[in-house]
Amino acid sequence: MAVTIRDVAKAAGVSTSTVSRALSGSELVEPRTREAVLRTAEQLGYLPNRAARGLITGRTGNLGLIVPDLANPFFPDVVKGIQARAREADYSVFLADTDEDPSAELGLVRALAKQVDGIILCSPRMNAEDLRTASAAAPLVAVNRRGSHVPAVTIDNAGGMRQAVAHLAALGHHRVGYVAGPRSSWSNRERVRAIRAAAETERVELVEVGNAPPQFEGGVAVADLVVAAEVTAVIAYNDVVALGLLTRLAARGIEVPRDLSVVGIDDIAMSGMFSPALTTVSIPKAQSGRAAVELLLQVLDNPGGRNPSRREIPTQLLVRDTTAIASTRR
Amino acid sequence: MAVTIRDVAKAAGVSTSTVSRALSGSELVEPRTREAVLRTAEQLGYLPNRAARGLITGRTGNLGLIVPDLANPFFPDVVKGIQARAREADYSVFLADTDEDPSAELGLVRALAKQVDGIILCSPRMNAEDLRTASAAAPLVAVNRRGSHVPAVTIDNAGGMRQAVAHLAALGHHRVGYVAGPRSSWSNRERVRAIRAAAETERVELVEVGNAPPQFEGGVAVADLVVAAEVTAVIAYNDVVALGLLTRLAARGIEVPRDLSVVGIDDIAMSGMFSPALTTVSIPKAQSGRAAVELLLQVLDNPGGRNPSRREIPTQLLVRDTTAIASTRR
DNA sequence: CGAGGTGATGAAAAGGATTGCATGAGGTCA
DNA sequence: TGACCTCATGCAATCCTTTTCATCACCTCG
Repeated sequence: MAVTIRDVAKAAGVSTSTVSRALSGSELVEPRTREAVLRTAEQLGYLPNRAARGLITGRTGNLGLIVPDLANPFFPDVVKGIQARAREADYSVFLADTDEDPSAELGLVRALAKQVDGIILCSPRMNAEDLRTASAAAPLVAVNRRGSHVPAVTIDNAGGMRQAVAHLAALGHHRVGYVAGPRSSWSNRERVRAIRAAAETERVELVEVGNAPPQFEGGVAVADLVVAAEVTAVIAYNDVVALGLLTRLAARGIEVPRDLSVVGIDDIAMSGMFSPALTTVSIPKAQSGRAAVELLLQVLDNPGGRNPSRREIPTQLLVRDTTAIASTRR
Repeated sequence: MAVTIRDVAKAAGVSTSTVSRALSGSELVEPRTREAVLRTAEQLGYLPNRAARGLITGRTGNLGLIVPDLANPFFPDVVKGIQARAREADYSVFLADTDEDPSAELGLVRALAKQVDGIILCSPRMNAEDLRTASAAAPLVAVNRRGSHVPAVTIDNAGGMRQAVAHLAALGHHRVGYVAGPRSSWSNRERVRAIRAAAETERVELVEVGNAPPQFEGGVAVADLVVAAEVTAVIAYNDVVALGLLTRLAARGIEVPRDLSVVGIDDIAMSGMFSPALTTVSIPKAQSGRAAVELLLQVLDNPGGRNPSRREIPTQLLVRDTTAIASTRR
């Protein structure tokens, strides 16, 4: 079978304790001995058995990652950031996808809890109580969501919305729409709040339009409502919705940005590929992912510590081709 | 701490052996006892310790999954299929992304090998020898790649290419281009071969254009070569490349499909969202993922069995708006 | 020179689940 | 009624690593 620590010990002429210590970099082993052990381990191709280690240390070396929908291009980038940072810290990542089903989230947390040292919950839709329950089941960091005692990585929604609304106001838009996302989404609630505040500051009239499922089809479906709302500009819950919107608008012969300005949120890769290229509030996705891992590692290293730390990632308006001077036609 | 099998045994008034047997569904336990044990376990909220189980069984209950680039919308769908099927079989999935770096693949396989029961390698770019090495390190199934002794899930490239070329030929195209993907890609080599064969059958002249990185930018970059090749239709290595192509063609004022027909491969979600909607060879991505897991489970259940089984998933041409009658202008 | 200290090492327990083997009760058949 | 068999159950070993505690040698200082 596989080579164990005992094989190494025998080959090196020491005890398993010494091998273990040498391998884990303990100070309590003579340099010469350590080196001999390491050399032997190398020669024999020794690889520690994670199960055995986990059994005694109670740590798995694994992290859990739960996302609502991997098919939404926003998440793969976040996942990549998480992956990369986790690998640096020598953790492996379990990935699970809830298929946009909030009721699946808690179950997945429970299922994962025993197999990981900590969990990263991306854009969770579960209610506050479930979130508390979840964070009791395992060390946990939320991304794009705040909870009372849950460490969280969020983005600067307020700043992003302020930039977006100011941009539109500066272009002469007085009546702006917001295509809302799912009601259960914390990000959506944040964005609504931020947009309202920004609209007030900028003296822009705000019209909230529908609740779109955060998918392309949601944008398609809500487009006619946007038109009916008689706004000259619209901000969408996210880029995917904005692209759906764009598609339906084009089909109805409404030209963007001449007749209507559109702003997305996320800056997914394909938003720049569409024509016209989407003006959007850019989120550093990989950075969010890395930050989440860092927060989680911090929590793991300091288990008792009652520090629901938070990290907020800045956002940046990216002006591209879907926003222009307000048309006077309407 | 956590409730163990001993707690359950004590509470149910039986031995740990009986609990273990009851839980694992062994026949050697009286129905009444089994039920009592199950009820007790349920009440106590018992969850088996995977590390302990793994230590003795040698199994981890985990699968490894390696993809070249999660940001390519093709892969999330495959991953979702794999996820779903793995969960049904009570396996968890480790995800790793190589960032399109073939030299990282083998290292990841090695790193993962000790922590999983088997590995699924999506569209591996590693050479044949490394693939053999990899498959020696752990039970392994390849997706979109064949190797001499490696179980594999592939798609019917030949059938898809035949449909695509026949479709173009029927529209009167006599000179068709193929935008090649990475040379190291098995899929690309397969597609080249299949297209050549189909072109011969359909009496269509085939022009192979460039080698594009399998990304949007690759399509953008190769567009001018396509124009210079003076073809009336072009098939791209995949949808992402096709969309890049489309974007650059539009920028150059070349109208699709009037001036040039374009066919993609993959049927990623956004290919239908672009305008014009992309004609493409559809691949059942989730189904490929599920099939890969099934093949892997089969290998795991039958360790000695020298059966490098294979599964081929059918493909289907999806005619949308980027193909039309060949223009006579050229 | 002896007591106490230091530092390297080894022995052994612990961690939780599985499983081969032993046990004992109950049943069957002669 | 006794020998034998079957079947449910329990006992105990095992998987591999970490870690506590004990040990032993050697050094230092009084």
